[in-house]
Amino acid sequence: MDSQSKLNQILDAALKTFAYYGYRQATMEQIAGSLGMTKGSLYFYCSNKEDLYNKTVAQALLRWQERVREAVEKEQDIVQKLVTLAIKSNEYLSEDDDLRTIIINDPQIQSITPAEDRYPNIGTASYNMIKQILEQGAAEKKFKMVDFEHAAGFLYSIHCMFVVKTYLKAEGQSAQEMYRTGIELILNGLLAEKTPAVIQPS
Amino acid sequence: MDSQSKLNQILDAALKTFAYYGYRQATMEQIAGSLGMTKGSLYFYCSNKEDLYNKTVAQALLRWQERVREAVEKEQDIVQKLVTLAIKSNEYLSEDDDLRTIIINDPQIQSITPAEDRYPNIGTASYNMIKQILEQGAAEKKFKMVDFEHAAGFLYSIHCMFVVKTYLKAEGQSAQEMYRTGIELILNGLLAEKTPAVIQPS
Amino acid sequence: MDSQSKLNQILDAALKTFAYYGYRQATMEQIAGSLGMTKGSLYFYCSNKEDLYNKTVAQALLRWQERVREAVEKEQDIVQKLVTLAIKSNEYLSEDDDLRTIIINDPQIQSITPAEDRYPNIGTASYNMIKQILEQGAAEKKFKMVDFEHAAGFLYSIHCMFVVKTYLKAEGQSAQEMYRTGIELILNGLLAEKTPAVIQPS
Amino acid sequence: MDSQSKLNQILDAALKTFAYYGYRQATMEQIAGSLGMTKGSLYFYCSNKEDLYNKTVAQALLRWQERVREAVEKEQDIVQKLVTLAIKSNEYLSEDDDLRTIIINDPQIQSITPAEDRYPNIGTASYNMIKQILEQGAAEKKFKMVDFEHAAGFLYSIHCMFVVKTYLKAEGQSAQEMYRTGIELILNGLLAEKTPAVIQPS
DNA sequence: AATGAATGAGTGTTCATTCAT
DNA sequence: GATGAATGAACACTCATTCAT
Repeated sequence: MDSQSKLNQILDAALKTFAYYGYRQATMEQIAGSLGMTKGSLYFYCSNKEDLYNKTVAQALLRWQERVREAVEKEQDIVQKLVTLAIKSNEYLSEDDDLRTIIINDPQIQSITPAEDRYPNIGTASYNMIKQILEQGAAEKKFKMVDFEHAAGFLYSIHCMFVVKTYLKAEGQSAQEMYRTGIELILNGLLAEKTPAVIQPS
Repeated sequence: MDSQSKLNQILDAALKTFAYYGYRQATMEQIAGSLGMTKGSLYFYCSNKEDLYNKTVAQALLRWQERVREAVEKEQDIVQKLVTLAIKSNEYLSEDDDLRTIIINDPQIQSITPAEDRYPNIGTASYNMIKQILEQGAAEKKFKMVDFEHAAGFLYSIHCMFVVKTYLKAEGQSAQEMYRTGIELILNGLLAEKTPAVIQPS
Repeated sequence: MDSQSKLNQILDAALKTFAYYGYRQATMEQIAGSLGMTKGSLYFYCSNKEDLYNKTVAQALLRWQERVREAVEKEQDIVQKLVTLAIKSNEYLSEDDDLRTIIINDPQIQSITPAEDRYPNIGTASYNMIKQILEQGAAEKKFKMVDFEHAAGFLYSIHCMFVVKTYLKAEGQSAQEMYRTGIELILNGLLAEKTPAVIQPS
Repeated sequence: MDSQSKLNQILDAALKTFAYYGYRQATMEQIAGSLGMTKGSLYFYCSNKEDLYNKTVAQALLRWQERVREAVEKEQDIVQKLVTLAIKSNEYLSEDDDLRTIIINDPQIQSITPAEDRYPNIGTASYNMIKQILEQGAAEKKFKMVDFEHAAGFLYSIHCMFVVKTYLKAEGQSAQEMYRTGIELILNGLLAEKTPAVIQPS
């Protein structure tokens, strides 16, 4: 097995341990033990506990993004791509128990303003995914011409806000419904022609 | 100031620290420091960190119960007393950020079965509050005669389940609405005459 | 040096410190310091102070047993083996100052009934050594046929009692003499033929 | 009750606690608790734990001395006074379990040379008691004229040595017998006329 | 790459001591 | 005289981190 896939294995194990015990309560020995390693060996793959935590969270955030990207790519229609991006981004956390638990215990992971963002590349990638869809939609004349950067930033901020409302403020399903409604409104505002978008309940 | 009110002060400060840092990350020195004391002095009021935590949580749970009791006592009508008990019990946590945070991080505090209950007297007191209302309602011929103990146990279990759904499973407002609907059903089942109860949205 | 011999080194140092300062007064830092280690490192070899103490005492008790066994093995005659076992078991403590001091300060180490024995394997091993000698002696027709288990238990109990009398109750040499006399009586009772045993003063 | 007798009560309780737990393990709170006091109050009667320990031991040593003095005073004959002084001094410790335990755990209490003596007045008083008897015996022409100071110092040293042999080195009864024999020898050396002294076994 | 061993900073806990009341 | 409360130094124990092999 190459070093990279070994690292991935480690990050998977670390995610479970951090989710179950929290950052402080989790020990390097527990994580190493769950992998059949000794704690000294972990330091070959990370420089310290905080670094391991950050790598772990980053991997989980990337997986989140990847799942969204896959779902988006399955869609043909650019409008449906945007809808899927919005919905899947929000729903994903309800499936990933470990990541959700970690975010609940460390809410700053999910920061709205990129300035405070501890995982800036990940936020940026999401932002770029949105921007590309907007640009492509505009190129296809499906979307109005807007300031793509401002619009993408706006949509990303809304996404973050509703993750917080849904999972941290415990507003749950009603927040998700509010999110869908809001996305619908924005989508209608975006569409070049007045064929209103409809989001199918999942 | 007497020793009791000093203890209350300590528990207030400990609640904030435990909520903010979590049990493990919170140190006795932090808690003492936020009170202008030294950590050694804390041990005059508790026997160890876990004991301090339990006392802290117990006080917060009692405050929850007290707020419910006050709201119930303001109501004249026995039916409204039961409605208020149910609604206020569920809503309170959305106001008490510290206790909510603690319960999210330590869900077993809110245990449904009394057997695992770490704060048994508190659960019992809630159960008794419900039972008394049922008995008084029956005495006033407002409620049907039922097995008061079973009914009180049933209502208390439902309360616990919906606290979990609302705040821990992050189902939020929709869980609260489900709870209200359910309480309405149960209330209608309880009422001696078929004048259906209506819960006003808060 | 392997880990085992390092542990033995640690137990040797700990024995001296525990003997000199007593269990409570001895600190992990003193023990570590006398070995040129830091106290944290000690915890690699023991799980806590009490465990270190028990390991230390157990090693010292085993050394006692080993010395007795060596002395016994040097003897050819089975009768002299039993005599040597009895005498050497009792005398050894007067040579091992550290262990004697520890037993004086913690008399329960030397418990007569195996039930309360904190080092049960060690007591059992002594008991077995006695029993084997009795059995061999009987096989050689030197000793009478007796219930070997009862007889071994009886002799082990007497040994314990006289350790207490000699070193704990401070009856010293007179207790040792009483012990020798008693052993002589028992031995005469054991011998198949009536050639009375004589114990040479050491 | 006056302050003095309250102090005596405290020292009695402290003796038991120190004997049972040892100096370090005994806490001021235990001692206070066994008297129905709080630990703060103890500091009215002593300046710190070590001072309390010293006062406690001093009282016990004085009681030892007192018992010896009483026994001596009951004797009419000056020779018997000296014999009684010697024997009773040595035997007393076998009766006073608490003091014996404390001396075993803290052997320096019983120091032979007055220079290291932590309780100098007590050693001096014993020395003086011996000297007075020697002087009176000489005045009565029962004892030879000797250098009373040297002789008293010699006898006191021998007494100390045999306390150590009897109770600390665990030589027990045989040491006591050796002591009696030695005392007899010395006494014969002291007696003016050659009527050999005989010590009755107690 | 991996590990056994060592380290030291951090934290919970105890307890002698102090002091205002 | 007595006490409740506070203090701080001391100590057991944990664990992230380092490093020689």
